[in-house]
Amino acid sequence: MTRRYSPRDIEPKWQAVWESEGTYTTNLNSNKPKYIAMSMFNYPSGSGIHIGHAMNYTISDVKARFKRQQGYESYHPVGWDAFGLPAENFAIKSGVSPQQSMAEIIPGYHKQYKAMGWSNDWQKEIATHLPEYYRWTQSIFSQMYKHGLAYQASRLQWWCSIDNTVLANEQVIDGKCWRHDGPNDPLVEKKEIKQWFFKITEYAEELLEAIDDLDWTESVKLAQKNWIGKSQGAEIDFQVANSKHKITVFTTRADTIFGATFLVLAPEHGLVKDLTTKNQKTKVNNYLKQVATKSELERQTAKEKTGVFLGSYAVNPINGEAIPVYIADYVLLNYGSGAIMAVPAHDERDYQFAKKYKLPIRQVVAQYFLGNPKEDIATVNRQVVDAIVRNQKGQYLLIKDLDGYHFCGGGVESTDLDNRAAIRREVIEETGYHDIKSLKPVAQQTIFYGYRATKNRNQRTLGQFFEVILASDQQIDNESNTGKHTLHWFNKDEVLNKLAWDSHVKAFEQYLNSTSCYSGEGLMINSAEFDDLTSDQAREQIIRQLSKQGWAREKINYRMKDWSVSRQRYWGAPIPIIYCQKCGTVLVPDADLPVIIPELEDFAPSGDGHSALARAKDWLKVSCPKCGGPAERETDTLDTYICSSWYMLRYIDPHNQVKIFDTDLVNKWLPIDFYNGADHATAHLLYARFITRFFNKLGQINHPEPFKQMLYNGKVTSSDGSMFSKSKGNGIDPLEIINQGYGADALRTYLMFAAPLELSVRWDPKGVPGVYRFLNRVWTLIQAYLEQDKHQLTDKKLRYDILHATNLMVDKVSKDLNLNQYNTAIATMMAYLNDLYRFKDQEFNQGQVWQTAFENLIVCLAPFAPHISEELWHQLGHTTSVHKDSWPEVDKSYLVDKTVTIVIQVNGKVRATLKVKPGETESLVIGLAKKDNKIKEYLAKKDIKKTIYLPDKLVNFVV
RNA sequence: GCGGAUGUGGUGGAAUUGGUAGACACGCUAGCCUUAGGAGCUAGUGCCGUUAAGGCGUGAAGGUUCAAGUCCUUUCAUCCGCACCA
Repeated sequence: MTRRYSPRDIEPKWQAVWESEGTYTTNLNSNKPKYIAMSMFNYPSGSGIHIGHAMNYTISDVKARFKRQQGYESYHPVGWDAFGLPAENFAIKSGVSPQQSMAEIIPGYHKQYKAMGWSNDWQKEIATHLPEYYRWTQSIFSQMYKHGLAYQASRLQWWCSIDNTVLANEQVIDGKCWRHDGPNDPLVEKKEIKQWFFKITEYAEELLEAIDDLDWTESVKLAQKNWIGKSQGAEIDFQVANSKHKITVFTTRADTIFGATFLVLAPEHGLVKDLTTKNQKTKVNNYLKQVATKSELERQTAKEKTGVFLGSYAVNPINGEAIPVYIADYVLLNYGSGAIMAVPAHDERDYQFAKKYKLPIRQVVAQYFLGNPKEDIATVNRQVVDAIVRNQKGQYLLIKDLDGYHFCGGGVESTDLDNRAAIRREVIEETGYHDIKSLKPVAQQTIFYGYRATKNRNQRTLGQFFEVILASDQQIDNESNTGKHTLHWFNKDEVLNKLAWDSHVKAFEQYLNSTSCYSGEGLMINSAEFDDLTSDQAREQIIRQLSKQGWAREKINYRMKDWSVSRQRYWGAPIPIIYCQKCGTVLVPDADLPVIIPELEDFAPSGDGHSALARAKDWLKVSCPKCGGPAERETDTLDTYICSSWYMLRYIDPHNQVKIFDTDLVNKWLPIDFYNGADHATAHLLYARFITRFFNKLGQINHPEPFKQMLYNGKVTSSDGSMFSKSKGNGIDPLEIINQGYGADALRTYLMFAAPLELSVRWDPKGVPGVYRFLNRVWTLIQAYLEQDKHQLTDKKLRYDILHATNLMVDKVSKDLNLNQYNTAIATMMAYLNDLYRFKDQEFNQGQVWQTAFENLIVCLAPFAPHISEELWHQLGHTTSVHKDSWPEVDKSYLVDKTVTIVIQVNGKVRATLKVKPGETESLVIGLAKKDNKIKEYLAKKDIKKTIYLPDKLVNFVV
């Protein structure tokens, strides 16, 4: 009677054995090569693990197991990110302290983690809410403070009105709190609050530079680059006319300074009051009021630019021109200097503003088109005018000549009064249409550089387009009558297809879109001595010249802001600061750490912007560590992101009572070899990099980066593609799947098989049963094997075929595991199992070859399905665990194919295949191919023009 | 708006350097078997074509090539990130 596959029996059995034998306990001082794989920190909530956890932690578990089997000292750590709002909010509601609820919740997680078969080292478990941990979180604050990287400032900050706390920029998602981003949740507000910051901006440059070398999912690297948001430019000072004030603007386009026709300040800018003239005072105050009532989001999504003139003028340092100063809410106080020079010709936002308030628009960069200039031929500058002529039917007039279709127009002659006169003359000369209703310049000037055969010279042509609207089709004698060119009317849509010249296409597009704003690079015009330079040359030279005169400085700006770390909440690590009436702000001495969170009855924030800690009078009142006088503790706690920004370091030395961690141990184990998660592309990962770099600078870690490889895996979504959520109640409980009898092995293997790890997985209720079937087939086949007679294989060919398939499988699975392609690794094992079922029908016995085949399968399966693998491994006669040092070497001699399939194509289409030994000669293979019956038909009565031959692969006859 | 990614059967997804498209599963169809189960086994399954011969097929349209899912150009759709960043 064969045994049946019963996960219910074998899974708990092996979990108990592993625990009692310490199979997954890591020796941090081992001489073996180290490997550490982990997934992002878990926040323990009352509802236990969900399917997303099952996904995340299985990914790193498979990696850790694979490496452990390969002989590495592999470490798969475990811990709890236990501080945070859900536990506190629960405490406010129920009166159960967070300390107590964590003590109840975490043991439940232990059971669930073990039921999933994750190979965690429980002896090194950590939890951030325990004083032995948060003591060191507090010490990070102290270190930051001592090194001038922690400072206190009163600043406008995002404020969540549900949690009554400030938020870091990284915790605001689509204008809402990261914990309250549902459709009915309120937008975050801005509040001015005195709070603590970490100077992460001081590390902006190195955090940015190091990104390129990281072996991380590209989208995360990109998100971090965008988040840091470096932009290189200059600060330029504009003297305010008749005033001692200067306005400093930040710009990345100093080259466009001749096109600056006004300045704009953010409404909150410090100079607004001083620069407002008496006449404008009422208007300005009204505008300021109006801005104040708008929410941040309203401001950002406003379709129309609004603003108001302050009455003052500023002097452009490049040319002494006085230009008006405006305030407008499209300029943000907290980026750059909170003020801009507006160049409406080359910035979309400035353009909209200028249009609305009828401010001048001056083009200074011309789009540049390069034709085919001839070398060693003189270049002549020309001004050309072209006309987009429209008749009353809305048709457009094109000229056709040797060059193809283009608008009419020509060079400006010395006899022309101006460009307008020139275009009028050209239109009449070339087309004879003289009844012109209106004529106005449109689109921006462009520069075309190239050879003109008719004049035998290179021309640098500055082109201006005009819209010419005809009042009637009255026509006089013109050049088209001489046969020089022909005239054609087209509809709007046809024109773009007909036009032969790029510069005309661009101009017509601009004309149709009625934008005259070009923000790219080009050649300088209207810029005095900088004319004719390219815009990037001009940018450099203008900054250099203004710098010499003291009006400008090169400047790099980052979008990223300093990290706000104060939270007005109870359930977090208290900030180790004391306020003394005499000494001011005093750091709690290291010897007095940790500052323990006092036990309270009521956890609600005090409502005045302070946490519940403000009511713990006994705790609050302390004597000053410096002078011994009366003092009070800081009542804010640290952002929980600080706890999770250094936990990977504590994993290496979790029980150290003396130091935050042992430097030698951390140097040995860092960087984390493999890290994965489906969230926190910017916030957590940036913070962890920042803190690691900080310790690196202090000389406490010799690696600047914490995570060597980072995989940003997909999420598990419901079968319709939407997110699982508690509110919908459509979640999948991993334990329920296990307890239904499918077991953790089938669940784990399904999750890893369903899709590439980077993609999100749609939950398929048939998926786990499908994989269960596979495991069951493995089980059944091995039970059958164990009942066979004990003797060796006699069939030589079968012997090779089995070992060939086995080694190919191990080779592929090893490669796929290294490349994180788990889904194809599992597919390879399934295909191999199908092969074994076929081989079984030829000859089946308990000999060495079959034993090898099954052992290799079990070893490869073990990272995914650890329980069934361990059970079968022992049934195959082993007495030690499959999960250590078991990974086989591939025998390369068995990877060779005994026959290869040659594809025979005629004209690139597959018509037949041919089986030959590898390494056959070209002539023999082509000879065989020509003899193939089917191929004969295709080649009959045809000349073979060409034969393509690829050794051991393909023959293609071209006829 | 900007940036990025992805489009392959009924479904999830395979496919080194361009070289047999659809591996492996799910589902479906037919049959077998039985201690009737959430089973197991066998065969089939891209589309059109009665079988066959053949033709068509990787979001769409062009192109390069003996040969294109893969390279180039244009375009459409979906998802993600940032979003007035000067």
